[in-house]
Amino acid sequence: MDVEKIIKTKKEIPLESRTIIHLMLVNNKIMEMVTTALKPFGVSLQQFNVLRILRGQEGKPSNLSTLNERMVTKMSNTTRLVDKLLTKGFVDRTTCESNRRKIEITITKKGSEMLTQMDAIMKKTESTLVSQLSNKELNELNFLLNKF
Amino acid sequence: MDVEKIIKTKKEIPLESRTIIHLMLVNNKIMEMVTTALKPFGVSLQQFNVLRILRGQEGKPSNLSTLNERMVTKMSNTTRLVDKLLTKGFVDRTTCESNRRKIEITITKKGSEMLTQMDAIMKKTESTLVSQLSNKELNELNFLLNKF
DNA sequence: TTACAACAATTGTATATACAAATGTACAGT
DNA sequence: ACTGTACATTTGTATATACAATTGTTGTAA
Repeated sequence: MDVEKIIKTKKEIPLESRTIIHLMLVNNKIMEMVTTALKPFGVSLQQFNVLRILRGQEGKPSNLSTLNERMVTKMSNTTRLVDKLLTKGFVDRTTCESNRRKIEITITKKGSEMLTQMDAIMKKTESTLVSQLSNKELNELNFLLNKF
Repeated sequence: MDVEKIIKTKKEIPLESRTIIHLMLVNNKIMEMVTTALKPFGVSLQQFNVLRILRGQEGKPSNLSTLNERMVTKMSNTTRLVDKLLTKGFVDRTTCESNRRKIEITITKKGSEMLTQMDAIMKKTESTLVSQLSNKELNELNFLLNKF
């Protein structure tokens, strides 16, 4: 990924700017590949993330606020995101008995099964994306990203 | 930026997945800061990018396809993106004389002036984002990002 | 008990983006 | 001139996201 070539400039870009642009370009590539990988399942990356969080709960239901905390999205989107998963039959939604303000979300059997399939493809996609980097380099990269 | 803490998992995440997630989180942070920085000007990051490309042309007009090549966006969005800049008075749009299929876009004086102000703020934002990294580390990071 | 603040989720609205289809223009071959 | 094809941009539509305002629920202090 040659930044200067991609954005087609002859000018030398300052190192700091170059780094930010570079990160955005890499992220674009990631998004593109991940989105493509998930397309056959009809779920977005965010929806996929919700399903993974729910699975991590091991049966214990999550309310929307909890889901939201672990996601990038804004609260209002989380509601609609869960709507989508609901119509697909991947999650259940019930109001909490002890606190009727809360909504409890759980992953369904169908959701889990689909998630297993998605996992395999996502794993493959991730591997493809980082295939040019050694383990040592991946660790270095994570080390550097920690500084953000 | 501690990935495990942010996504609140105790489980060890495989290195490859962790790297992808890490990159997405860093990108989120970048987006958030950049969006905030541009908000006072009423332009989106994409609109800002278009303005920068146009300035790079030094008076020579760009058509939509050219703009599009240098951007991440899809063609259909580029049209609407330029619409927005047009209503703000930051760009001019005329049909090309020699090839009436083409649309020529140029940055206006007002657009240039605003862009100068945006540049300063963006520069500051970028510096803040990478403030924890030395020049050597920035170079290392760019080197690793090249492998995507 | 009433009033009020805090909480949890939802809805409305504007904007952004992806993808496909449609419009208008140029040009090459017949 | 006529036809078809490629080109350049635009429009339609569905979905995604941000932000603000709203609804409904709970706990608490007067």
